Amino acid sequence: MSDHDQSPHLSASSRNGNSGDALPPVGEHARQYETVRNAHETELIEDYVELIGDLLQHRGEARAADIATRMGVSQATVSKMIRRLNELGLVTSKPYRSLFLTEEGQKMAETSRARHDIVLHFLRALGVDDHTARIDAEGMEHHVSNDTLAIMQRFIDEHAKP
Amino acid sequence: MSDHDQSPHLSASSRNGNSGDALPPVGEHARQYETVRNAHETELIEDYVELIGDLLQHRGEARAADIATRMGVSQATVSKMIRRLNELGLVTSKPYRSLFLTEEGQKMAETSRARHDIVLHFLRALGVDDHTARIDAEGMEHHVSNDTLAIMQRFIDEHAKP
DNA sequence: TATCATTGTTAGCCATGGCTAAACTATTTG
DNA sequence: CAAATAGTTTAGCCATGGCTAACAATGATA
Ligand SMILES: [Mn+2]
Ligand SMILES: [Mn+2]
Ligand SMILES: [Mn+2]
Ligand SMILES: [Mn+2]
Repeated sequence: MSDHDQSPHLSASSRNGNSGDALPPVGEHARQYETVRNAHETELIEDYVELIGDLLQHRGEARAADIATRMGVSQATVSKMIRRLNELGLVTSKPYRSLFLTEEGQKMAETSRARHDIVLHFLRALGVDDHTARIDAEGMEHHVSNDTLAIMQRFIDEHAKP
Repeated sequence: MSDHDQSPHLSASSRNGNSGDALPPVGEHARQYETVRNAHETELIEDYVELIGDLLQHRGEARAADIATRMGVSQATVSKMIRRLNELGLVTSKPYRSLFLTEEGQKMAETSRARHDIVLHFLRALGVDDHTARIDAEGMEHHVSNDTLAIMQRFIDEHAKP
């Protein structure tokens, strides 16, 4: 609970009585929450697959132990998760050997990584410092629609390194 | 699974070999994931409390049935959740009566709502259409640090309604 | 007032994502 | 080669957040 907590950063549009934002129609509102619930279902999977892809690319291999330290969870947790990724057809794994991504796994890794990068670069372009941007991007990435991604990308291109 | 899925929106900085983004140091990386896990623990609570606050403000009362339809979950799910909110000291509830927020609940509702508003208004100011902005904000809000929030607020103020 | 529709609760089920402890396999090293 | 160390898996526990089905209370209305 270090950072992401309460903030009295409200000003202008947020402070002024807030009359501008009524409740959305029920159906729409429900669909918003549903979208978030759906994202939560795939989030972790995506992070694992993305991380495995990154480890393969940068380190040449992806071992369970590395994943455990990188993710900050126990080896048991990783082991269980790998079984699941296997069942989902995203990785192949021989015991005591490096993991590899299937075709499908590679596609997911690429997609997730591209998305992650856009969000990260966008935050930096916005003026967020690198450390914070990395933290925020790791969580935000799973909740950014393609429309918004495209707009973020445009923003990056416009505010490119001067 | 309507929207938030694969996107080949990659361009510029995302496409070009990606050599610019090596793996972060292990400890830092682990702390990123940890922050996300922490956010997930409080997310739902925040959304409930925020919604209850909104219902109280806009409708005068917050009944379990309304929450269930608004959130798109079963009444049983809501009932269980209300018990939890009660145990956490965030709401008071007499059976078959409207819910109310405790002091602490009200604080959380205000904070969450302020944050939610900033993210929503930021997305709109960025150029995201209202419908998409609402969906994205509902998920993103829980993963935006105070630093980033402040920057978003500044962006809103600068790009205010002309 | 008696009935019925709405609202709320409870019980019991399931999947997910954590954990620790214990067992087992591989690799390194004395 | 034997022993120690490192890596992996399995078993069993727990909390969370969904669900359905059955039941209970409230409040409208016939
Ligand atoms: Mn990611
Ligand atoms: Mn992530
Ligand atoms: Mn919210
Ligand atoms: Mn939310």
